[in-house]
Amino acid sequence: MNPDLKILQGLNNKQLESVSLDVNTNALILAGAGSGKTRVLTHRIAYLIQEKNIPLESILAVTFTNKAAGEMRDRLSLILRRPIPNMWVGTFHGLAHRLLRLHHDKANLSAQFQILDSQDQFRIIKRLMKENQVDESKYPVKQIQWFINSQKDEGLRPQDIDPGYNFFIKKSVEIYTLYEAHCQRNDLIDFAELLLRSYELLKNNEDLLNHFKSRFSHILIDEFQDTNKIQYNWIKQLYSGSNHLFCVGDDDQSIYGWRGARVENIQKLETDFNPLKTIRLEQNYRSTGTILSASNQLISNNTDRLGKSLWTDSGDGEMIDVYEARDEINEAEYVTSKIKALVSADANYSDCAILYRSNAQSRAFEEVLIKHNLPYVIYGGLRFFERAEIKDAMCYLRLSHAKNDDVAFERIVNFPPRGIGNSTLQKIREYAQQNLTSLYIAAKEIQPDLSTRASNSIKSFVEQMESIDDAIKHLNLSEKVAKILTLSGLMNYYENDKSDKAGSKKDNLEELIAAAKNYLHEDEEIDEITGFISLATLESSVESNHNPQQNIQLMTIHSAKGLEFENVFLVGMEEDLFPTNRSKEESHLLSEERRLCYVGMTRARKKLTLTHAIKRFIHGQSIYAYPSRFLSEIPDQHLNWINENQHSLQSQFSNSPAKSIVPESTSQLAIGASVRHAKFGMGTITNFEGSGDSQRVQVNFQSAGSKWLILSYANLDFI
DNA sequence: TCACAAACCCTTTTT
DNA sequence: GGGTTTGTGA
Repeated sequence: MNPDLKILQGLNNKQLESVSLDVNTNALILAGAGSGKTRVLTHRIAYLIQEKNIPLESILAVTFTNKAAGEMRDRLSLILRRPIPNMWVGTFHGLAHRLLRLHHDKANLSAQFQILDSQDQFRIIKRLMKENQVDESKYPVKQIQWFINSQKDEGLRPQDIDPGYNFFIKKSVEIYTLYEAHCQRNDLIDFAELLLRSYELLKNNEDLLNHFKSRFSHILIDEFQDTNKIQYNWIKQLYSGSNHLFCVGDDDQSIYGWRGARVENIQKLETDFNPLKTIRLEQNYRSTGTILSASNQLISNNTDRLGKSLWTDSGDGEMIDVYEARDEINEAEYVTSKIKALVSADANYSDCAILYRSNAQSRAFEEVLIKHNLPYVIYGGLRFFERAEIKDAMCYLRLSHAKNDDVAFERIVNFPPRGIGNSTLQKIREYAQQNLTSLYIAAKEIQPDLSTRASNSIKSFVEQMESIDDAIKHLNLSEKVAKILTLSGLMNYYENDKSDKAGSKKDNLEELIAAAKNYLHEDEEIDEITGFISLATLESSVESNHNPQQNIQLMTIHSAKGLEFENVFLVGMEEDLFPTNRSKEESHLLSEERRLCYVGMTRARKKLTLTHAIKRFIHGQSIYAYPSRFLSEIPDQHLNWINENQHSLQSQFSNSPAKSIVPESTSQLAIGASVRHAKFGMGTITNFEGSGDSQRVQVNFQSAGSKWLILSYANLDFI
């Protein structure tokens, strides 16, 4: 080890040890929040290349987000002082995609295969269910979609699943089978399929697998705690025993278990990649001692951790403020007033973040911030390429590029509206199915046989597409997009769209032209348009570089992961909201909520404020709630309870109209009691909770399954 | 076929 | 409460 090396400068002991580990080691770096994990990962790669002469092509680096992959690329080419266009750095999905494009024939796909995003996937499943007379009220499309995706995440095909006597699973597997056949017929790949298909590709092609096994001498993975089963197997498959693995992760920051991420994968490393060197990065460069100590205490309530304790040498800093609000408006008023004070004491708006458990909580903050005329930006919601107007435009591009793109055809054949309704579309679908052709060709061929009105509409649609093809033939990508926007009538449609008062949809369309202009086509394996279309699906957000960052930041805790702010307001610290009511029964869900709280707290550099409301409006109902258990898990010595003297609980309740908290019907509420519901029929009460207007019961209905109902709305007959 | 009203849902969401 | 989807009547 030579600490004089430039790459190793400025690293602490543990970081240094990690970066300069022997080339022939498998390693797990347990990197706590704010301990410099990205730094370690990029410097490790640079170290391998520059100091150990590992060729660029021999390195595979995997991240979860495009943002992380992009940052790693940028940092690497900066350290190495050269561009790294063909290096295998990317997301699991991005790399799987690359693999499939390179070897599409062996993966049983055409060169033009399309990627489905979750909206496209939803529509297809819904249509398949309708065509096969599956009752949507019994089998919600969302749940079927979730089922299919989680099976794929587990690496399971329909034939691998044993439904037993479970009707729901049985039906789900049937739909999975139909869906799989549909996708295969139409050359479609969803997100989960990218991973599963590329896994199978390697599994079934030994030569190919061996090639990559010996090619990638070093495999590096970021955020390892977020890997799911198929991702883990994907990595394991590429491991030959003579190549080397370098994983960075933090079991305490695993917050995507609900999407199939498995923390246990970190523990499994030890057996599957033996011998494994584990290094803990525990020195934190972000937060104050108080914030770290409070976070450490909170997370220590979780069992089954690998164990880690963050420390800092930068002093204790301020206490953590805890504010008890009357309701969500009062909560927002408090946070707003604090931000105002911070800003007048020289903070920037962008140094302040409001973090919440669920998106719905942003509303009250938005209202109050607008009232006080403070600048803010809300993250989350639909991302750029998921917006309806952008998808419309992309589908014109897709259909123009490939006439057999049925997903694109379905979306735009009658948008902007041109008189092609469901009945006409159904005829086109049937014709296409019988003649094994695409919808576009079917529409063209069937057109003379339709009613005059429908016939004319189809004719003008086909003519429109042909004129688009003609007009854009010799244009570059962004000119193509611009031309499509006008010729399709989309631009005109959104210009006159009265529901879009701010004109943001039109702005977004113009932004799309800019995105096309900025698109850098690097991959020589595919053409430019295919590359752009894939990017739009795989990378659904777009860099908004012209955003003057002088805004208060509002987002969910999930989306705050990986970020940091000077001042963090962690709001809505209430039982049933955070932790959510659904997590309370199962300890592994509760642990994940606690980790989420830990992630939220450790986002703060200097000042952390926690707030909770006594009463809150949720789904049109006033709900009373106790302070979150997480507040009581933080030692009191770190907490500064702002208003325990100002608003006592008594004064709150004496002000509000004396609402009976105990409903009259409580006596009938007993687990096991039989009830009848107007729609769901007969059922048995299996659980109940809450009080007053918000009291809810869980009923297991004989035909409709188990449901949570709000008692005051459900109109149950007790029998 | 379309436009509007009623009905429905409702944690988190890297790809 | 609010955003989206479904159903109905012109």
